[in-house]
Amino acid sequence: MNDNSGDFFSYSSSSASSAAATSSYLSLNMVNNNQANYEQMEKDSWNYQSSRDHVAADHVGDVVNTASEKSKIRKAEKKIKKPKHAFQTRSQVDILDDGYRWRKYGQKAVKNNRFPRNYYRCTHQGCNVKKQVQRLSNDDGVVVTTYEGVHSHPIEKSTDNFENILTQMQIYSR
DNA sequence: CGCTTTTGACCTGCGC
DNA sequence: GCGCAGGTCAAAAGCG
Repeated sequence: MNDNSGDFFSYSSSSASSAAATSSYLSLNMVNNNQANYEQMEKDSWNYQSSRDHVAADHVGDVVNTASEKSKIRKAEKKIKKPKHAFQTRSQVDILDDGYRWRKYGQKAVKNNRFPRNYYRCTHQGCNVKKQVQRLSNDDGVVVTTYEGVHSHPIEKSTDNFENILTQMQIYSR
């Protein structure tokens, strides 16, 4: 597990104690000073966020029943570029607990990949942040988690440390 | 009982 | 228009 702790994501943390993180699941938590770092990572996205809110505001109070209404909204939202951030994580498990609560809403087989991709949505009301989790087929020790959108609410859980996992992460920002 | 997960169907964009 | 691939929906099943 420590074999690559150095060359991944240079998260400037004081304690890179590692150790844990070999068990059945990894805990990834963004609190306190870590929160600041996370927001720094999300810096590029704030422009998008405001324009996205604008679109959403058009539909505040609307009762959306019909399929055509739904698709109209979906189309409008699709026009707006949403921030996407992919984390590549070296891990045997693909359930990375980042402190938010997610509900799985889909799973798809990906081409040229024997592993499926999983789709999750943030369960917080009004927060439609999505993420998708995918495992590399050529290197099944690597999990790619792609976040889409920015959480509009504080973190929900506060468990243990963020550093352990973050020191092993590599960021691809786009 | 109220969530979450599963899973096939459906929708949409894109290349041909 | 057709087929494919990626993304989402939603009913049913599962679980604490």
